Amino acid sequence: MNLPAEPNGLVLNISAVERETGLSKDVLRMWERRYGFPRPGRDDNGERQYTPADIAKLRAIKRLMDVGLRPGKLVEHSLDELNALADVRSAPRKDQLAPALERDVLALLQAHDAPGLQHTLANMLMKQGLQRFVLDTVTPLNRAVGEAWMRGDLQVFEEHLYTEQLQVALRTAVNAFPRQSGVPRVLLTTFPHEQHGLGLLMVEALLVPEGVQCISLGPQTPLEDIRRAAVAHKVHILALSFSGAFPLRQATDGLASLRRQLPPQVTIWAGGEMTRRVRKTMPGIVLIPDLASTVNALRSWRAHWVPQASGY
Amino acid sequence: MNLPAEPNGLVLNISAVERETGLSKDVLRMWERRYGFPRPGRDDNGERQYTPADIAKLRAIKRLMDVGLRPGKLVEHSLDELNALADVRSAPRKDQLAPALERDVLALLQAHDAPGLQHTLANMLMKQGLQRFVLDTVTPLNRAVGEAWMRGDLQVFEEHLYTEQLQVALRTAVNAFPRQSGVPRVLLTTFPHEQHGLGLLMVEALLVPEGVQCISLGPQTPLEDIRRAAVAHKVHILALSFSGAFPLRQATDGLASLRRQLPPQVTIWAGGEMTRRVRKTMPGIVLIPDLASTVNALRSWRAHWVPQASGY
DNA sequence: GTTCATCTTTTGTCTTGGACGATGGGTTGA
DNA sequence: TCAACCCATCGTCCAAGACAAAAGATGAAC
Repeated sequence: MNLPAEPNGLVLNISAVERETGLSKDVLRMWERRYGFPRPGRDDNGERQYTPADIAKLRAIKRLMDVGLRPGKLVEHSLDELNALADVRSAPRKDQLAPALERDVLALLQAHDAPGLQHTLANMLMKQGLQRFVLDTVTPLNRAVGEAWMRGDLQVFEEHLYTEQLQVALRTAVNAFPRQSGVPRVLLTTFPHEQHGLGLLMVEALLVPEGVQCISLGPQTPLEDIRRAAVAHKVHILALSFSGAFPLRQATDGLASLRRQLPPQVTIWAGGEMTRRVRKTMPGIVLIPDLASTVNALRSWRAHWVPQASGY
Repeated sequence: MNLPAEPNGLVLNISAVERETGLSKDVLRMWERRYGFPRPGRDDNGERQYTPADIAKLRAIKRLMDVGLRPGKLVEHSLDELNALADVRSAPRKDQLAPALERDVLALLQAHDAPGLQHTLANMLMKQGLQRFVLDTVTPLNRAVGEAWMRGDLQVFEEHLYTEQLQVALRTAVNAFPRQSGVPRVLLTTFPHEQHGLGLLMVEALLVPEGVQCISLGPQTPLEDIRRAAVAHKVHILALSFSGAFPLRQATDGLASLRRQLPPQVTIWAGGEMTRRVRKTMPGIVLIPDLASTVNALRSWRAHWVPQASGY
């Protein structure tokens, strides 16, 4: 087994790179044409062979693109420079809220201590109560974990473990509340292509203690089905969550379309990081730029609501 | 409703069809070239516009391919013939187990009765216990829901509601078990691009009552991170789930790569619909073609395991 | 008759290079 | 200050050809 064995060690074809980086084959070929990067070797059949170094740099670029940077400016930098860039971007906005807890959780993740993590989360939850836990603990924790991942201090699987354990904790707490048949009925979901469902669970965790009846469809419901579901379930509020990376135009178009097609007595909430990038006010859409506003929006809705016939 | 109705009503571009059917753009174009199906209309820019009828037939074909049939033979049949074919194939393995329950659940979904659905699921779970619930109730229910969706009897959002409520029920039950620090430690996840995480939860629900310590990373962990996580958590077993639609080649390549990179004392389980299409035996990979085999595989592992030093 | 190896057909993926249109940033004008 | 516009950037789609991998069919040996 001491042959030249795998001369290139590990090489990946274009499909594997698409899988590993999330960049489509078309994009990979186009970048090669336009920017000269990546410029993979070729096998006997002329097919591209990417190296692990290519993957690393592509991942770094993808990370930075997800926070708004453009690929054309990024490809010319080295991997080290890209990582430095990521550091710079995450440094400025720091808040002193429970930095000790954040350090603890990051340490637990890096030590791969799943039981310890679960214990810590459950502990904080019981101590603070569900709503405070979400607002004061989970929100800054999410940011800390996200930044640690950007810096490369956390690996993908460590971040996955965090998300999973957090969902377990939140789900357990939400289910502990007695089933409500109350008002309002809220339908929770995201647009197609929006992967992140954690926000939905966090919103549910804020609403359920207020006596709201939440109906969650999970992430990625087609637009037309969101409309149908809102009508079928006769909901009072339709709550949609958008992560920071979601294309602004796609969101506003979709929201406007839903607003047109749904009866006016259905309130539409749009929340999540993306909503901070929205400039124009959208008639008939309530923007919820941060989680704390959710409860306010609920109070406001209740203040103005008058029971109506026809199930609404 | 007897108008030519919506001239463009709903048309999808090739990306949307890829998303909806799981067939790559390349495959869709190649089928059009080779078989003349689908033959979508074109917009002003010459881009393909697929109709909902195209989608329905493509889905029917995809489903039959997932059980081993070849596309060349399928494209020439009508949608009705394809559905008939599917019925024939699914008829043999019919279990008379609770067809009444299946009808009930479908009826609840179509009536959009979320509380009723949740109540029914929780009821069955308490009556049967977690493991029997997963094996005897959830498995056939999933099939029934999937088939109803294929037939168009269920809308997307109704299927989403089912998945969500089922996850709530399973998650609640799994969490009710005391935290185990036991042996074996099992790492659960899926490959990138594998959307379906429900299988992971079902496996977890089967293993936790056996005293297994499950560490779930949720779906879509990059290959390299799966390897790192298995090592970091010093797991005895790595369990991977693949839906029927998952590309066979990608799965076998990935599994072989993991097998090469992980120490031999780490057992690798590959489960899910896809594994039924696997022909060649893969050395060092335990195939788990159905959920019931999971418990057997665990028993077998325990029978052969001898405690070792170095944490394994 | 069964099993294994080889050949053929089928099917999926990769290739190139061109084109269009959506998105974002910047500038101009009200 | 805000909206409308323009331009550069960037992603997706198209066509047709080539080849490789998988599945099925054939034939030979046991």
